[in-house]
Amino acid sequence: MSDEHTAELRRLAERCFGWPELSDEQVEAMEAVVAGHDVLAVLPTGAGKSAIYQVPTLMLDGPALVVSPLLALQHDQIKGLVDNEVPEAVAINSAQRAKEREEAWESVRSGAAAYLFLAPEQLAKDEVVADLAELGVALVVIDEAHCVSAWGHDFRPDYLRLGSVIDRLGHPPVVALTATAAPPVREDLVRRLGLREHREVIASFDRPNLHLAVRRHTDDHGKREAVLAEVRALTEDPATRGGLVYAATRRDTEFYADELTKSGIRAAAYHAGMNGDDRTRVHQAYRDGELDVVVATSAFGMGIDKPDVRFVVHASAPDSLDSYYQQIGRAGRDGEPARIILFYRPEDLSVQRFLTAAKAPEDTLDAIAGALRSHGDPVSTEDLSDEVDAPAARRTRAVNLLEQAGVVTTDEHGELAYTDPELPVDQAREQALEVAGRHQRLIRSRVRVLSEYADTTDCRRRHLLAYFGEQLADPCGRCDTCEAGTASAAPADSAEFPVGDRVRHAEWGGGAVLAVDEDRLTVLFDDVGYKTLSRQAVLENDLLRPAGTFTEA
DNA sequence: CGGCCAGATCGTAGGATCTGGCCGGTGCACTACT
Repeated sequence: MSDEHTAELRRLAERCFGWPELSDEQVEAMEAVVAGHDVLAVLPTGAGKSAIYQVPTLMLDGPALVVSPLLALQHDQIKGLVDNEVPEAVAINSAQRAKEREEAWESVRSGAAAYLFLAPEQLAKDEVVADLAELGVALVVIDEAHCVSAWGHDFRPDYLRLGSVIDRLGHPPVVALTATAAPPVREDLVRRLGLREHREVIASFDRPNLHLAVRRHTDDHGKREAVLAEVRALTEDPATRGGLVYAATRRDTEFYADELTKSGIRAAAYHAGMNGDDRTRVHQAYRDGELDVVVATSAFGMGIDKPDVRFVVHASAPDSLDSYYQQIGRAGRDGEPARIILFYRPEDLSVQRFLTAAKAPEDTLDAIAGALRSHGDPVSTEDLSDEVDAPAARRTRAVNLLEQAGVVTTDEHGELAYTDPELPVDQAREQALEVAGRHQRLIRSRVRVLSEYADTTDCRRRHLLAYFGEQLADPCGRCDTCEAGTASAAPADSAEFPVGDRVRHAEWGGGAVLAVDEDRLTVLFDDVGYKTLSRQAVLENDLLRPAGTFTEA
């Protein structure tokens, strides 16, 4: 990589942003961007991820398009940019008046603004994509890129259409940024976004200052009392004064917040059912140290960069280790010790199973497939929306499933077409449902992986890091299992099935080895999701073969 | 699936227990109405 570029990046970082030092990871990612590569950067929050696109943009010939999931997050980023000696930053979204929106476009066109923030839903509009293509976007940034994988498959399906949008913009360099992405999620991001010969900059997931623990419970009432007692004790101790409590339901956030308030703790609930003003108030009060504890659903988190969160307590289990890591990562950003406690009750997983059970949009699949098949010629998504009566997200989700099933394609103009006129609509629907079913099994298997984290007697940190593709040789000594003395010494290496290798199981089909424990193998199967197998059983019964050599009986 | 709540039942009077129905997370954008 050119030293000239590196020197220029450092000079711009200092002069325009006042950053005298850049980390090796930042420099590596920035250099790749300037050299025109696609980049996936997985760096902990606080590592200066935004700098990775903010600085190189100044060296490029055109604006950066920043795709960001929350309007509040966009607002914060824009506010952070105005104080610096850099071009303007603007956003375009539905909360603006027409005049404001036109002014934003104008400042990007004139070159006054170099950063344009959008939510993925804006890019569902052909007009917006056409305007951007005309502008000549020099860099596409996908901020909080794990949302592509976490939300794109159902909740916010426009995330899965970003790959097509990037193509229609002429595929300028793409930077995907996130703090949390296990290896299979990284693969999903790369595939969905269509990154080309990309560079990956992956920092360690280990956060040594976080002390990990799990408390097991069998009865609901006992667990609630234990959560309250724990949070009271943490809050009384000056060393662990303030923190977050995550609960599974809105009702639970209010229950815990009320009980803690009755104990004289400065606590408040936070969830998406509250009105905007109340949410802002809680957020600001917590940031300013006027609250010690926020009890929240998963709505609270992105954009919280309070450095001194001293504990994260989960009153109920979340839906996956991906979500769990994301949420506990909000503790101890200042590097000082913080306590991480999961209150685990197997029955609590039933809530997560319910919440993650997204029903496939069967009738919409029929409607979309039928409309596209009868057209024959490619159709714009906007024309299609006039013909199919369903909410936008449901339509988009159906299009995505049909596309993943290979029965619908998107062309270079963003228009959709039915690939095989001979294929009956009900078969197209069945193939799309098969794709949805496979994804559903993956999501379900992630809930199970979380219970394995709760059940393990091996080093808790080693178990967690293995999920994120990192091998920890020795027990960490800073988790409950290490302290209880049940964590084993270094895991034996699996010479038979190295991590990353493709394998085949007679019943479950093909998959990839993700982690090797002392006595267990974790494999992510293409069709059935995550499975954990006893190493002994695998060896004795010849359950896994290297991929390709197994012949179905 | 499991927790909660309202209403019913029990069987003799103030509350205990059962039953059926309902609800449960994340945000954008857009529309209709003040």
